[in-house]
Amino acid sequence: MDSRGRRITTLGNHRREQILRSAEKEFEQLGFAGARMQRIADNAGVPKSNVHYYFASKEALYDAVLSNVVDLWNAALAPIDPEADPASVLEDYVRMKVELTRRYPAATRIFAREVLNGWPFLSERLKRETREWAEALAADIETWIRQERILPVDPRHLIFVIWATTQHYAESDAQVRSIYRKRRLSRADHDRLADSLVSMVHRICGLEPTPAPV
Amino acid sequence: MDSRGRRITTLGNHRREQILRSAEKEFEQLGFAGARMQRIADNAGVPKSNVHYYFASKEALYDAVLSNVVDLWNAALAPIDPEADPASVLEDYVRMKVELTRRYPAATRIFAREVLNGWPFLSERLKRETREWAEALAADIETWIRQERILPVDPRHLIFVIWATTQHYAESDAQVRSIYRKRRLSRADHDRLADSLVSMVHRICGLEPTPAPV
DNA sequence: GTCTATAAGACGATAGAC
DNA sequence: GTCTATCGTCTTATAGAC
Repeated sequence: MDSRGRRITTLGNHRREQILRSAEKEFEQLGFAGARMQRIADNAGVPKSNVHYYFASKEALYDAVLSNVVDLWNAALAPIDPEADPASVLEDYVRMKVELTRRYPAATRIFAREVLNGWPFLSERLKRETREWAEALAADIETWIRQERILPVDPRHLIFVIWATTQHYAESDAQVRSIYRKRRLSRADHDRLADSLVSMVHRICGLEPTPAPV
Repeated sequence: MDSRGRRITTLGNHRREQILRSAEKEFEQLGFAGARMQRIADNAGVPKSNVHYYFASKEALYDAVLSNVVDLWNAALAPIDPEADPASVLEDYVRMKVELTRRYPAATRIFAREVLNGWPFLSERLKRETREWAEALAADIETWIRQERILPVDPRHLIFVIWATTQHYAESDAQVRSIYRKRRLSRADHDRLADSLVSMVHRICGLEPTPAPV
């Protein structure tokens, strides 16, 4: 970062950003092994050797892409206030996660691929931070249960349900679109997912008044 | 299949099976693009050209592996009886799905990879069957809602929650183990997941009596 | 910084002896 | 059926002119 907080690596560096954007698409669609430096160069509109001028190797290029992805995730993992209302904390988390997968589908899929591969490239730091964040949320959920503010539930499994379902929308894009028979999922589709998921999580925790049958 | 229901392709064909097992591991861990014919041969204990004797090409070998995976999934997608009790139908589905990911983690991960890649190799037939099965279950859920046997819920989102959470256990093996701080997930871990998930699905549908606070 | 040309090696696939 | 040796191609990476 420079003195004004901008990333030095992208400071007015047009070519480098072009290449990074092209690389992100390539890695998202084909993974590290399937990605081709030639295609990344072609789609960025530069000769292949130009890519190597900015990034020493394919691994270095992938690291740069992954680093951007990690930054997004870190920014999103805001600390939780255990004094806050359980219903709002859970709702905020669900909506944040849905919004993240909607706005950054490529990053979500690259992250998913890392996880599926046993995250060989992912830093120990991010692994630790993710785990610590999940443990903090689990501890808060356990406190809420002890205080009888929500129904008893396995905190880790509840977190998995939220995490897995939101991830699923980005990861299994083709499958989801196949079941919906749609070419693209709209903003409204994501809003409905968020509403629906919030409602389901609240019911799991006994936080939603059971609606009277119509 | 022969007259006794065994796969002809594996009828006493030791070498071929050795190679298939080795290939399944390789494709599971590295995907199609990352897999190496040399490693598949080495881990099967045969020279590389022997692999090509049994399977014409890398694609043919991958097709053979994927075909085994597809057989597992098809066998599991049992038709649903809409007259049956919603609680039992949902519980059966959850337990079947958890058991499938527990018993066949490699198949689950290969399938997940296909889905993440937009299933380039997956047959139209399996795509259609999966979609039709999901639509049939969604229709049954809608019927139950109309009959006021369960609370109103988006049927597709409910199916996604079940599907995504169970998949997540197999797909994100490393992540799950990291959060649990375990090297391997035991049978008991999967049983707890199944119990917990059944309970959560039931609460979502209003099928579980809200337990009185202790 | 940008480009052309090419090196160096990995990879899937095959030929042909046994 | 099984194996050794090798082919042709694809891919990453680099050398060196401009």
